[in-house]
Amino acid sequence: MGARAIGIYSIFVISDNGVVLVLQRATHHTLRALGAALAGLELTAAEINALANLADGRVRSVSRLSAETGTRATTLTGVLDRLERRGYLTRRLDSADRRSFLLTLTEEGRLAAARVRAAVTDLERAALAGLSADQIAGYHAVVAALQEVC
Amino acid sequence: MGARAIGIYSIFVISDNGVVLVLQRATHHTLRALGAALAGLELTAAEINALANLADGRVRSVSRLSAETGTRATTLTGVLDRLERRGYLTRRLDSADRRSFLLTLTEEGRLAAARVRAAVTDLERAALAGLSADQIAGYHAVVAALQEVC
DNA sequence: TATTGTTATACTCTATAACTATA
DNA sequence: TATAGTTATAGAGTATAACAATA
Repeated sequence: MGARAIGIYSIFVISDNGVVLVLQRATHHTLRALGAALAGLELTAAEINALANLADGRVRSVSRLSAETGTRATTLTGVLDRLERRGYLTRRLDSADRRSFLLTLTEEGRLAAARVRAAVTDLERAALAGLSADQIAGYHAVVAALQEVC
Repeated sequence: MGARAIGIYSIFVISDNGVVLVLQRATHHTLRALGAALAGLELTAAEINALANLADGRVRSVSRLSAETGTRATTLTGVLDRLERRGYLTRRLDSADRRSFLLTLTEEGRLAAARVRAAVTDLERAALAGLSADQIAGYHAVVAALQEVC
């Protein structure tokens, strides 16, 4: 946020660095940090993202996970293939809608997901330590607003 | 942010959905929205990100752009190759440090970058319309904090 | 007819390491 | 010795379109 003098005019700009550009940058950095923190698990960014969302233990369809992660279903197919091959999750037909698969973490998958979750919350705790609840609420409001117009 | 009752205990969680997970999701969505808005230019996400940062017209080194976009230098090489082949930018040796290249947009590159910038600010304007300066400041504080610990 | 999820294809992104040239 | 940037390689992410099964 800021006002900048240009000649005799003063124009108001949304942000000196835009909310979108810093979003991309922060995403790149956090993905790399999480990958490093979880180096022992040999997970890619998309796998970490999927596991972090699955970590709550709730059973979901692929399309649901797709919406939560922001990853396309075509991409998720490959990600889920790898997680399934690794024994981290199972796909079983949803008897209520037999076009759909229900994703369930295995015991081993729950352990891995818990470690992912821990790494994520560690990072969040460290980052947000000095910030106020209002600032964090503002963050969520902006991100939600970006989501809505996309 | 929220408190959740688990049995007789009430635990405080940093966020119901974590700042990191929503960051990933929002990034996926904005990248897709920008790609669609700029469909005529046939640009990939990394190319859009690079052009959006170069749009201010400042001359930069590859490492500088790498820091700004959050993209690795090895990835940027390919991105810059394509932008250069397209006639959007030039690489020339920095006479002050002859290991380094200075990236400069061509006239055509400036036009493309301006369109990228416009798409980004359009999206930001639409998203941030109903939000307060404090909320946006909170967003920037959180993103900056994430950056610092990564 | 529309939706869920997979497959196929082609291209881009990413990590890692090795390399050249310069500092 | 360290740094800037490129190259090489292999694997992962992405868009698009086509497809089967189901709704």
